[in-house]
Amino acid sequence: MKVSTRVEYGVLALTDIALHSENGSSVSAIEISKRQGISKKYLEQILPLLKQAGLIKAQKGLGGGYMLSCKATNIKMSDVLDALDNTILEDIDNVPADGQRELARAVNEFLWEKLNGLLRSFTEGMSLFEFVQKCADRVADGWDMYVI
Amino acid sequence: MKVSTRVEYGVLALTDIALHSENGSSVSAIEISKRQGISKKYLEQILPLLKQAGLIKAQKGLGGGYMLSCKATNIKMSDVLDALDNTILEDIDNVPADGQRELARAVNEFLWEKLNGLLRSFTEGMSLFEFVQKCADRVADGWDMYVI
DNA sequence: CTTAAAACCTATTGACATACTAGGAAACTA
DNA sequence: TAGTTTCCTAGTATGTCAATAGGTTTTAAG
Repeated sequence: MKVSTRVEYGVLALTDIALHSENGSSVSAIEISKRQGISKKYLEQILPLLKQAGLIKAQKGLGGGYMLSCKATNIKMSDVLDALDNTILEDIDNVPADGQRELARAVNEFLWEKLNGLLRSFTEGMSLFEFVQKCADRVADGWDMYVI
Repeated sequence: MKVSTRVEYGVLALTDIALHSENGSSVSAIEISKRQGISKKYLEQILPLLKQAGLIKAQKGLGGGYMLSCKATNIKMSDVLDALDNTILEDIDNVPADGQRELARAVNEFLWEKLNGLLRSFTEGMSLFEFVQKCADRVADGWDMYVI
């Protein structure tokens, strides 16, 4: 499955924020940049997407940074992907029901919509909390997520 | 889910071939073009991908065209997608296990590989025959597929 | 009040893929 | 031999990606 670095880095950054914001502290772009090996300038372009979607909030100035704007249990992974790329979980253009192109509509219904549905239901069924928890197990770092 | 027209048209064309090749007859690019409303010239670029993957065979000259090169029950939908775009069912670049970037590897494992796995297992589990059958029900056209 | 740090905003750029169009060559059949 | 079909290659316009760059604004700390 093709995923752009924008989406890839966005998920990674959000996960990093969730993992590293202890008791309400914020995580700066440069911290994420260093930890995850992503260009800070590029990150500064990606993080606003998550902010605009209401998933994180930002604090300017010294000591500022980003933090989750709500509990990780209330964020669905589908929300995250939608925030970063509104086509990734979206059905392809629906073929108009004009009597013509019946086969195209059938293919759409029995293949593309099904595949899309798989992606959407999987990501809707998983919260950021659940996801970060799994990642944290693997990373085995200390973590004190802004939680539950 | 973002799908290129190349993939979209390719699936549509193969389905059209399966539906319209009666008892071993072939289907020409221009027939598909007219029935499905796809540029013939563009189709001529797409169909060779299916041929190269061994899914269809071609016959040049008058009365020629394309036909399935094996039974539709023996073609998996995953084969079709792979033939048209080798990234669509492929995992994203694996993050090297260098001790660094543990989080990136975890995200890969718990999100991208899972999503990819969903797409792959669904399409591997569905034969072209099954798929065309569903479409044919909807289209309700006469059909005599090269079958079973 | 000054300073440094942080987010924010906008522009630009090179690379790449897509989605075709076009023109003809080769093969085959009647 | 003629006409039909696939096949091959090239070109092109468009858009998106993946950054890089330079600066502005906000804010907290000293």
